[in-house]
Amino acid sequence: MVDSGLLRAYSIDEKGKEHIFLFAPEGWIVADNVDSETPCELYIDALEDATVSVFSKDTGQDRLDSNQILRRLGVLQKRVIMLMSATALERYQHFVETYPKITQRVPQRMIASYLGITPEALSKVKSEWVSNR
Amino acid sequence: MVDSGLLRAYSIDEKGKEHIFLFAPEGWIVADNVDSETPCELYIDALEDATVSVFSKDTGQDRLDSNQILRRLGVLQKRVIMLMSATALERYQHFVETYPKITQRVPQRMIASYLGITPEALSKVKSEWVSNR
DNA sequence: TTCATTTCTTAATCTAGGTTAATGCGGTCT
DNA sequence: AGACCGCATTAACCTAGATTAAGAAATGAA
Repeated sequence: MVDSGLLRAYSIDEKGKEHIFLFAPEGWIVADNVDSETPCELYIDALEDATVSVFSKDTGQDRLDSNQILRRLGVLQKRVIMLMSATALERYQHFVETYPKITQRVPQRMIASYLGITPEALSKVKSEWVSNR
Repeated sequence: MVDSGLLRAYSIDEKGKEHIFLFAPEGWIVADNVDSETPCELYIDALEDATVSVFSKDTGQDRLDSNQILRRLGVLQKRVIMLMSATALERYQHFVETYPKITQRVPQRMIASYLGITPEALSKVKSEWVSNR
């Protein structure tokens, strides 16, 4: 659980490229691999100086409330549907509307990475967005 | 919770296209919108005659164990990462390896929909796969 | 301040996958 | 049987976004 600052969790594919799985600002939970067994797929680091609370598997099990988990499921569901059905522009607009704070706090290339596109494509998308209003 | 048969959950985007979010064979849980408030985004129907157990919000809360939920989180995480970083061929191979049973039970076009590609693209991908071995 | 390094943007070209359309194939009606 | 219909496949073309490369603009260290 992030108390302050901003973390990111990302994977690295076999071509060596990073893909940001999530941004975790204050109040968010970061956890790969809660059930263990399988190896982690995510790397985690801090984009801003951060303080976090770590819950051990048993003592903390009931501390992370199930609403938090269910909300996360909903976010992931939306993310999958967006990746399958929306264009880069639509995904960017959705991101900015949903996480306006984060948009200010992280570099463009990381937003691009979160959206599943290149920084170059994000630049293009932003300029066509501006010109459309 | 699906006792027998096979369900699918899918969304319909603003262009009217279906996108299969998950297949739910025996033992799987299907649930959109567990915390309510926001409207459902998923449609659910049966691909095979099915029997299901429905848990009400309060009586069933503790019945669906948290391991099931955590496993689902892991699956979704993998799905997001695949959609961001893998080609159609890689996603298809991963699907076939992970869900060989389901591959036999549903039509190609639905697998394509699950993978986020068109049936035509899946045909192409399958033929190039065969020719590569 | 200057130099170096990283980030962002723009533009030219390339490609994976989408779109459209034609063909074939296995049901399932009457 | 023949007509119909949904599904899969193939092929020709098209487009969103990737790749490559080159400059701007920021950031930061000495």
